[in-house]
Amino acid sequence: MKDAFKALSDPTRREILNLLKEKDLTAGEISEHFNMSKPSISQHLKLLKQAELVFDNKQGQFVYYSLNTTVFQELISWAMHFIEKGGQKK
Amino acid sequence: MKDAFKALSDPTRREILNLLKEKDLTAGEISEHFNMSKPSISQHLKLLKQAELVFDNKQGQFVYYSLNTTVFQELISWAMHFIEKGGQKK
DNA sequence: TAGTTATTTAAGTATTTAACTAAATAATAC
DNA sequence: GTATTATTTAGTTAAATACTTAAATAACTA
Repeated sequence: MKDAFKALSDPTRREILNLLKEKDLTAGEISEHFNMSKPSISQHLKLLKQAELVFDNKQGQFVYYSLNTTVFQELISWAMHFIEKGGQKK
Repeated sequence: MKDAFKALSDPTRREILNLLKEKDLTAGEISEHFNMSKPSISQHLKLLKQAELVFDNKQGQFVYYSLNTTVFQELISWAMHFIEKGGQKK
């Protein structure tokens, strides 16, 4: 989760997640959506992978990226604790 | 939401939110939980407030901080889109 | 009034982050 | 084999971040 919060703090990485919500994409396809060099996108993808927000899957010379939803579920549980509990007010 | 993601990326700020989950606290009480100067905590509180993750409420010479749950709810909705939808796989 | 306490603001510094270009790796095609 | 394409790694730099101490602000107390 620690890495996920860091990963989610960058707007480019959040936009990559939005793209992957629609369908799986290669690193190259992802980079086409941004005015940014491929190495920069590759670095963002690396961080998203480290945070377990995406999977990567090499198919020949292409690397397909897809969403890994488990951390999103953890994030929901985490946020729920702040609204549901609402311990006794003093 | 943009500011919230940034605010949540720091472990100290997440720990502050955990403290406030239990009960409302003054800036001074919050700073006692950390090996960090009061100005540093004050700065973190400022960012949490800008991100609308906390409210502040001056009572005499003390400033009480409390959770603002609205952004947590937005965060849950945001995360839900990544798991629930799961558009058609190609 | 002056003195104390609670908190924030200002200014400076060290670390981290996000970008770039150039080079390396790996798979495909000829 | 060489050439081409897809992607990552390495090295560099500029900007953002997180901390510090010192000073400012504001409220309370004697």
